[in-house]
Amino acid sequence: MRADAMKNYEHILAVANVVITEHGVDASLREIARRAGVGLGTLYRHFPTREALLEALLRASFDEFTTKARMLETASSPEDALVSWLREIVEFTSNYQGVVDLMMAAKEDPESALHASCMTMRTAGTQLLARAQAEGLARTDMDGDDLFSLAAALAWLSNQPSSAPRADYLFNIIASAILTNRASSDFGV
Amino acid sequence: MRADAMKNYEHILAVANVVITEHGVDASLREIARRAGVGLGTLYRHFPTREALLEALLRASFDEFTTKARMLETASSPEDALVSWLREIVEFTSNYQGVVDLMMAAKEDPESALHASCMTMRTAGTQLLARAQAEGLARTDMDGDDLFSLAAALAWLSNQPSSAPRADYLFNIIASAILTNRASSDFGV
DNA sequence: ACCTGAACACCGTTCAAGT
DNA sequence: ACCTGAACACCGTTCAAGT
Repeated sequence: MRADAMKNYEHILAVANVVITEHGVDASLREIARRAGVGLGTLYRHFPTREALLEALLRASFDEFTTKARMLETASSPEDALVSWLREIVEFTSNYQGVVDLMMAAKEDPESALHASCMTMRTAGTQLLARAQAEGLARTDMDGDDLFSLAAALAWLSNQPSSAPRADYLFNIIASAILTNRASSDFGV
Repeated sequence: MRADAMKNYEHILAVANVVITEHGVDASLREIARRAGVGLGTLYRHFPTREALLEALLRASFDEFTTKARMLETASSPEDALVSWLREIVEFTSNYQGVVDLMMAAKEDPESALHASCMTMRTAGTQLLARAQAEGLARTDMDGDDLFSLAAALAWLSNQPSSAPRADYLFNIIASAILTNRASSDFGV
């Protein structure tokens, strides 16, 4: 990449971080370009889709997740590790309004620029879950996708102003449900 | 209301139901007016906000909830009543993509046209919860708002393509958590 | 009283023209 | 190679002008 292009790339990313933190993941791309002082085409050249921009923006955070999960795997009890990891996700998503919906969609869409990051995240969670399950500390009828879904639901709830005041409590309810060693189907469907 | 206006009102509503079922609650109002064959101003005259349109569209469904909840209160066991009510909500919201987010926001905003309906819904749920709690069948540290939040989370999850295949299972996990008579704080915060 | 559609201020996305 | 910004096709919302 040419030096001037590189500079634009980095600057757009820095501005995008500010704007998206302010207005959420649906923030106007025009405003990002405007505030960055570049043409709209320049933004599109570097980030052909909104998801590509977000991917570049969140890559570091996603990498941290993986690192953190590996650390938790050896440093904490299986229960604490799982709970800490869930908390990380909730806290992270709270910085980028609407990112949970995007991640849920990206997980299902291999074409999405965010797909790989979501899969990595799922893998990390799956390992923490498996360890807890092996020690009889977590539901054995649950898989990594289920954990991802519940984490997303938790993150979604925490980001709703309506339920935010009770976020810790609701977190607790769902975390308890995961960490209860319970057989499947408590209620018929 | 004049007869011609009444006709427009009803027709817009009928078309809106189709379009919103197709494209979700963020559907283009322009398209609704276009398909209804009325001017954009006519739509705005009858429904000054998107939420006013949705309120008119969903009023009947919300009323059904109240009726249903009252019936469940006497016809079913406290547990079955609560679970059935939750299922109703999940099924209802699945018809209008994005309505859960709107309801969560409306619950917090007394100015929203959907506010009253959300409160009514919360009240109905609160009663079903109270009955279960009185018989020691549901968490006693939970209130009507918490139930509403968990119902919303469940509805949100069920409407995500990514988690939809496991919707019944995830429903079960959360419903179990509600119906477990458990003391508060299983995990420190 | 009610309806219409142009007008305004925004979008996302593409692409010819410039350097 | 890279950048720019006009152009296009959409929005939501308002409101003067019509019936």
